[in-house]
Amino acid sequence: MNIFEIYLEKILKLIKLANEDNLLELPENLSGVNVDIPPSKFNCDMSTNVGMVLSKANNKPPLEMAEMIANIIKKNDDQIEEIKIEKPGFINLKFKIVFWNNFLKSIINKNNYGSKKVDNPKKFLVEFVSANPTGPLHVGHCRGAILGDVISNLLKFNNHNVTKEYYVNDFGNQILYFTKSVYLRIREILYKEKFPIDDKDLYPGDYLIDIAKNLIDQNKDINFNNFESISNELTRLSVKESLKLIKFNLNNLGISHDNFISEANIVKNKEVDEVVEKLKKNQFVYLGKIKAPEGEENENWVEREQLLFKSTEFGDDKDRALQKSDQSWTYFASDVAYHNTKLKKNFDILINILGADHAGYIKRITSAVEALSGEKNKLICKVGQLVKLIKDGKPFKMSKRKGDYITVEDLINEVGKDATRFIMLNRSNDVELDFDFTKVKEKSKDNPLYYVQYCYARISSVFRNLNKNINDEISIVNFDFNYSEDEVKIFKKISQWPTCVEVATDKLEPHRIPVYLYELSSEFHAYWNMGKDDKTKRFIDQNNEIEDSKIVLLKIISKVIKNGMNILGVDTPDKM
RNA sequence: GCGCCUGUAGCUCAAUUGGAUAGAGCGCUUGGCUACGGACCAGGAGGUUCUGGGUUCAACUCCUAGCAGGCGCACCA
Repeated sequence: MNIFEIYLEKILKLIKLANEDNLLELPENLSGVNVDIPPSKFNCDMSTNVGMVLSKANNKPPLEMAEMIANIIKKNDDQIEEIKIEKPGFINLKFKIVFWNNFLKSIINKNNYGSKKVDNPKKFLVEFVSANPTGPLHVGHCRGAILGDVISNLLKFNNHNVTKEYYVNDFGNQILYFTKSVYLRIREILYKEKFPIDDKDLYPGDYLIDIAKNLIDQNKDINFNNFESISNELTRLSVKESLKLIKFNLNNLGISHDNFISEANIVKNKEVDEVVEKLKKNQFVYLGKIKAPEGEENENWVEREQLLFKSTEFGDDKDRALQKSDQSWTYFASDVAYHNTKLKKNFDILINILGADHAGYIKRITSAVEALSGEKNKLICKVGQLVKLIKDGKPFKMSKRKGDYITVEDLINEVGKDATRFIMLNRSNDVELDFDFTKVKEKSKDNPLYYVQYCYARISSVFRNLNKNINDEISIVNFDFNYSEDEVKIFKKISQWPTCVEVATDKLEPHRIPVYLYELSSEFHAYWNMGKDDKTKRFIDQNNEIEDSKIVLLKIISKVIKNGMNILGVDTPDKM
């Protein structure tokens, strides 16, 4: 139920009919015609540019063209109160109240108002977080985690099929150092050998001590004397422990994945060999050398002959190595294999959420997916830009050395899940984000979360005072209310919700949702305050009764807020 | 040197995927609580949308050449 789409269809139909009657000419394509939300100052409900788009083909000035089409529209719609032509050639429509009553009637008991009916739902795979399993998540991981979760929610809200996946990098050097660190912590506990805290390759964090303790307690039968003999088993156990921490953190954030895919398994199952063979067959792989980047000093650069993937054929600046000099696979190679397994599962679209520091990786992995699938936009990568932490008005930097990491657990304990999610989502993922601890905790207008939640809480309080349940269906037969301009203003905002959801989904830009919810809340708070001077704007009268028209108004707003907040994964408390 | 992201009010950011006189919050300033929840609202000041070209009925938006900031640029992950 997107009234703008419906009206666009109506207009297109009318001009096509007019064309058949030889009243006007049509341009080659009509895709430029749209029905828009007019700027508020024009005091109308919808506007269309159809006059301007058709002016050329008809050799008439836009204003004249608009005038002509406006007459056609007016003749064919008895719900129009006023139709006006504005300067460059816009046609502005204002509807009678019956139009809005019909609109309200059509959405009042819909549970998924705003979701788009898609004829053929698609299968999406969203890969996000995928942080190395070497410890708990920290604040830096949050943005991408929340972004991926909400993008998944948006797709689901629009009836698509979504699988959420976490790629576990439980293979390679980092994991080896991680396992070694756990081992040394174990020896520290068992044999009082001091942990070499200055070794830069090792992981110094205190959480490793806990992992070590757990492993000692749970594995009485293991002899921790010889690293070589137990390293495989120890890796498995250590990764399992840190995944426990990660899942706990994700749970803190209200996030759950459908699958955790192990890199080690992909390598073990010869998926990498398979995918490299496939690429070889299609001539995307060759033996060659990579040149050192220019402008950067590289005394240590050594040119080596190695197995390369021709990512330059897809726009990358250099070809990428698949094999290390010791013949083992690179991270990239196993990631290509991982993506090949995604393709084998027949997803329509793959989405990866990455952090800003991995943006340089996008070209090569999209190249690989294109080479494997033959499709250009099979894989879409979204980047969450950096989050700048601010505490007491000052930038706060985390340091691995000092161990002053802010973990997700700390964050949630301090500011809560809802505030974290809402604030991180309130900005476009492409801009850097200031995350100010003091402001995020503030319960005021400075904090958009509470502004929106307060809106819902106020509506709830009205229902509470009336002894009604906000979740009950509304059964009103007669939708002929005489709403005022101030109320219609809110309906106009409500009518824009489907467009907001659609754009947010198509562009994978969740920030549009909180921005919209804030605006809607603002309209509501403004209306609420009108009730102070104007009793007709109050919801409950002296006899503790409420008119049906007001119930409808409240119900619709609360539903949109609730739907929106559900997409964001943020609660809407009845009381605050 | 190359790639990606960003540049909009004093500050932090929006702008319906090319629309009309570019909008919010903070800050500044003037007002509003005997009140369905003041965690709120109404008004005012504040702009050459980084710069120069181009595309068209129309450009913050697209193209192009620059400038500035961020991130990245090995067989790490």
